[in-house]
Amino acid sequence: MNTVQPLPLRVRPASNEPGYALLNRLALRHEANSAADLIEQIVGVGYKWFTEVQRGQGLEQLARLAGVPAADIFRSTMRFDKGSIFMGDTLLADRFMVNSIRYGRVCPFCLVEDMDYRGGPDVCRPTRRAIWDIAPIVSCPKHNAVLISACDSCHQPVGKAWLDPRRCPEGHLLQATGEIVTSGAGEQYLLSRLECGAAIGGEFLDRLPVLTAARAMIGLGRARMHGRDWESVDASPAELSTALSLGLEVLSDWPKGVFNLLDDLRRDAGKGRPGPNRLYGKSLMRWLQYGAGTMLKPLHDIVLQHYAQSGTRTRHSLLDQKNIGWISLRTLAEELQIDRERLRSVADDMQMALHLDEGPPKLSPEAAHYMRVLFSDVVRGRKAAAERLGISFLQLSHLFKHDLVSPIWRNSIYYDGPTLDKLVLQCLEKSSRRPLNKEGLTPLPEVSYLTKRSLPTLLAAIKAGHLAVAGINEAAPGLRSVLIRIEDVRPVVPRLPGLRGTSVAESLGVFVGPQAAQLRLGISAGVLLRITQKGILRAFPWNGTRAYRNQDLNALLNVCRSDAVVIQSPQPDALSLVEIVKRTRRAWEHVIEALRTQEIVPIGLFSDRFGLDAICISIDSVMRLPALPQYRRKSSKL
DNA sequence: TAAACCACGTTGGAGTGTTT
DNA sequence: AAACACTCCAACGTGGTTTA
Repeated sequence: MNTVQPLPLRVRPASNEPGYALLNRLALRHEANSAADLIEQIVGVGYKWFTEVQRGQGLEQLARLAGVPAADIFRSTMRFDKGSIFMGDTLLADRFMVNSIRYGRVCPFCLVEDMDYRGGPDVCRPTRRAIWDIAPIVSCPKHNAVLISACDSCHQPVGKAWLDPRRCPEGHLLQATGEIVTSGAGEQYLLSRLECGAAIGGEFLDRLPVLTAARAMIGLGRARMHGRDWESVDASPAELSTALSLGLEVLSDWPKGVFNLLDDLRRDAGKGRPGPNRLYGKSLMRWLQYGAGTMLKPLHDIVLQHYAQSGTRTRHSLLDQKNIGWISLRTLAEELQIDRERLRSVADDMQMALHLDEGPPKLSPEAAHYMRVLFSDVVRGRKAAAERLGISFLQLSHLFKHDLVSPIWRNSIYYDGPTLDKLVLQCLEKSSRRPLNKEGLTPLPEVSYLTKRSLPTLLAAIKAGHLAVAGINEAAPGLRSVLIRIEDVRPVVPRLPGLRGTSVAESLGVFVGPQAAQLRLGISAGVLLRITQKGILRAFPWNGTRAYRNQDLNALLNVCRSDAVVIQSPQPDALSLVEIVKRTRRAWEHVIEALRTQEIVPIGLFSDRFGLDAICISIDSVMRLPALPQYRRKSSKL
């Protein structure tokens, strides 16, 4: 990767072109199917690099490939660096903002002009502009046209990987919408921030990263446009552009502009308890608490100040930072339509923190979210689906692989709660359906981890009636309510190879795999195999691999150790049992047998070794044993 | 949300060395 | 040359976390 050579064909560099776009044009010039192909075939490095360039990494190598100064590419490429977003040296955002990177957009007029005015081969003429990727900028400043974000015919979002920015992969030419939007003062402000860092937006905006400033402008601008309920109004490109400008107007006069806006909002407040939601509208309050507003502490403070001036006193999470979002059991029980006692017992079982200090018992926002997930009809997202089932995120993905769980629609993020529960009910059907004493029983997801059986395997065994459900814990969510007796699992469900967590299995006194046995005995895999084949240690067939019983391992160790004492220093003419067998080429079965009959006796135990490797034996005593026939000649030297 | 990352144990094949 | 003993290592499957 450090030795990339310039590509044979060049493309004419364009100013303000992002790195990935340059790579696309290089791919076009070399008649590759995609930029990734170009990288793969001509440069010979993996596909991964293409996505890195999209994120603004590996730009030096790209510059060397293209024969263009690295600084030019650097200046016009969006770069993701440790959670922050940069363009050149300009900080765009100090946190990751998914909306600012998702798609590429294009101005069709600019692309047409490129065909007429730029040089080089036709295919390479249209170039993307860096500012098209800045989400809050919705129009082309040159043509006053809305940037196109999707193909008009097939509705595919414009992709950054499209080689030709003028056409979608189906071949449709991207059409201008005809909607004319004059770049307003807001967009101009953002552009000037991007291009020369000029500060004309007032002390508040100019200090913010560009994208964060844009969010603040859009939020307050929309409040200025639509009043108290701006969240419910659709945000069209034209509206966003206007909102940016209005937001600039409000925020450039810091903090008076914000005060004026809040005054205006308050004027429309109806009658009722004058909390912040009523005074300023729910939209603004929600935005401040959960959305972009969380990054805007000064704005937050201004609203607090304004609210304090109004002279009203209500409890609102905006004002009362302590216990934000804590919700009482009673409220939650009413909301979820379930019994309060049941809620309490589930909370106890899950060891959720209950807030009991003042007032009625309350749950933290996280716990409340968990409860909502647990008892709602529609579950949003995989993580929530996993919570509902009481299993880990990864265990859920295994259920996906086995088609045991699926969203409501293909590729949807919504899951039907009752359908998820059906999976649990199918398991519980197999039990006596009576809550039992929980002693000695383990929730199903933990059984999966402890016994190293995958969850789908266990579910299949339960459904087929091979594995008995020993009890039900009604207070636990999802599959955690299914209780299993661990000893029942071993004889019924074969162990999966390659699962970690051996030490846990060991502590349970069940079988261990070869690796754990090696560790215990302090020997290599090969030696273990050998003493198994010679019948010194009994191995049990287990899903195609060997497994060993802990008691057998201990018995073997006890035989060999006899009553040897621990020694600290190395002994002359004495080595560990493993080394001796290796160097004297004696058969393991002979040595072990000799130890068993006390024909040879250990000198002691090395304190810093394990198992058979710790047993210290004098070489001479072993040399008296017969050597393996095939090694007779060699071993005579020792 | 998906993919990348890390951690870990198991497996099986490549490679090395020895004897028959 | 074939058989055997042994070591080393990459690939794989799993669980969990982080990142884009």
